[in-house]
Formats: sequence, structure tokens, C-alpha cells
Amino acid sequence: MADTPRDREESLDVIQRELTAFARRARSTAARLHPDLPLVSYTLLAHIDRRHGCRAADLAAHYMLDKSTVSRQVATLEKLGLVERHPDPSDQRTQVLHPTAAGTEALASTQASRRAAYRERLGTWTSEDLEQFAQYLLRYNSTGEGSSPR
Amino acid sequence: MADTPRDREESLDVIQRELTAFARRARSTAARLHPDLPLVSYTLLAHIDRRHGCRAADLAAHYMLDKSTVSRQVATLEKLGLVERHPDPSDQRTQVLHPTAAGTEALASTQASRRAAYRERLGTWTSEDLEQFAQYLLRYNSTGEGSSPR
DNA sequence: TAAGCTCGTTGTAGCATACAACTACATTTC
DNA sequence: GAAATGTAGTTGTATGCTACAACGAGCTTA
Repeated sequence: MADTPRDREESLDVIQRELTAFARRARSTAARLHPDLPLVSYTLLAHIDRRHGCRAADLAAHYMLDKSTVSRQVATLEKLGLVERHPDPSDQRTQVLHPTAAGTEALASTQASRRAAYRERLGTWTSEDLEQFAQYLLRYNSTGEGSSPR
Repeated sequence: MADTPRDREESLDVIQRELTAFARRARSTAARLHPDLPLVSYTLLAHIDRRHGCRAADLAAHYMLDKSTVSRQVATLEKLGLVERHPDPSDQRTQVLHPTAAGTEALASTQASRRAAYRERLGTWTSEDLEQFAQYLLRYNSTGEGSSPR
């Protein structure tokens, strides 16, 4: 554990490589896991649910997506009957998004199977390691929060 | 540090959410970082380089990609003059892929700017945290290695 | 009130991906 | 050693996710 600058570079490379590898695989894994509910839609739906309703612009900002992308995704979710749009009385431009009952349900079941997959995958990890890993990820993701979307 | 089952669930949820969030953002970040070299191409090129030559099938297996996807990506890399294909004398079906000089160079410069971005992003982390985080990611990614590609 | 901003939609285009069908080569089996 | 089966890679086709640009409608401010 000499802690040389070279170790740092090494760790940075590993982190970069492994995060990228994860991203590369995430899609196929997700697609295999829930062929029904598209990955992005799921993510957005989960976010809407967690926030107990939110606007499309919030989603775009949070995921660094173009508003047109979000617009289409939300349209898909609505078409699937998983999300409802409600007008915001205080601002006629915006729509407040809420999961429907079906949306909440779909989310719960997807969440469950997803959680099961993670549980299996991370079953051999100690709780401390899980906690620590989760903290690192949170810290990592919060760091670049302010980077401009375009 | 009570280590209840609920803590575990909580950590699992966070890991799931944060890894997904990362994946959601990876593309836009990468696109912003190197508009020239497409994300996937970069990843594959880096892999080819690391392995000092490999076959298309290896790439497909490692990244859980369909062989058709890899075929097209490699074709792109070849068109850009970053990769060369050499016949394998011991098996006429396969091609061994190698980075060209230009490929190595492109990789180095991309790697550099990328590393700089990571360095800035993770600048406040201690070496121990970096090392630990890298280990967790390695461990995470190696766990699901055997999952079937389709 | 006019200018400018924000929220969302739609048109268009590009990239990454999968699946299926196919060719060519290799391995196994009888 | 010929036939059946398997593997490497390509190409056709379709889909999903994304961005950018142009726009309409509603808010805000000067």
C-alpha cells in the first residue's frame, strides 16, 4: 500500500474502465431482465414515483437528457398507462407527472425482480461492503452533478 | 452500524439506482468528452489494445454484444484507420484485430483527456478510497461474468 | 405591452443494438 | 472421409434512445 501517484493513476484507470464496462452491459442486462418495460422508461418512472410527481423538465435535468427525449419517453409511459399527466394550476405550461396505479404496480414488480437479481449478484458481499460501495457510488455520481448538459 | 436486513436492501437499492444513473449519463458525458471517437468504438479499441490483439468474438463475449454489433463497430474502426485485421493462420474463419499506429495514438490522446476528466472529478478522493472503489467495481463486474448473453 | 425566457412537442437524423438469414470454415461423429 | 453439427463473421432489417432545431404556448420582466 505504498500510495504512489502511480497507484492513483492505476485506480483511476480501473474505475474508468469498469464503470464503462458496466454501462456497456447495463442495457443488455436490463433488456433481459424486463423485456416489457424499457430501461429508460423504467428509470424515469421510478424517478417520478420517488419524487411523488414531477415535471418533465426535472427528469431532463436529472438525467442530462434532452427535453425531446423525455417528452417521448413520457409519451410512451402514458401510452402504456403507467403515467398520468396533470395540469399544474399555477403554471399552464407544465404538466405534473404521476404514476398510475398500474404504474406503481409495474414498478413494484420490476423493482422486485431487479432487486432479486442484485441480491443474488451481491449475495456474497458483507453488509459493510454493500454500504461502502453504495456510498462510493453516491459520492461519485454527486461529484459531477453540475457539469453542463451540452 | 446495525447491519439489519433492511440496511442491506437499502444499500442494494442505492447501488442499483446509482449504477443506473451512471449508465444513463455515461453516453452524454462520453459524447461531450470525445466527439470524434464514438464511445463504443473507443471502448472496443481500448480492449483490443489491452489484449494486444483479439478476435471479434472475444469482444462480443466480453461486452455481451451481438456479433453483428461488433462486426459493424470493427468495420467502423477499420474505416477510420484505427484497427487492422489480420488473418489467423490457424483458423481461416477468424481475424485477429490489432490497433494501427493511428489507433494507438488516438487511444492515447483520448485516454489522456479522459483520465484528466476523471482526475478532476475524483481529485478530492483519497488514494485509499480510489483503490477501494476500484476494487468494488472490479468485484461487482466480475460477479455476473457468467450470465448468458441472451 | 414587447422582449425574452421556459416548458413541452414534433420533425429529422444518427448511433448502437438485436435478431435472423447467410457464407465460409472447422470439428465431431459415424 | 462424408455428413452433421458447430463457430466466426457479414449483411439485411427493425427498434430504441438520443440530440438538435424549429416551433407553440404560457410566464416574466423591463
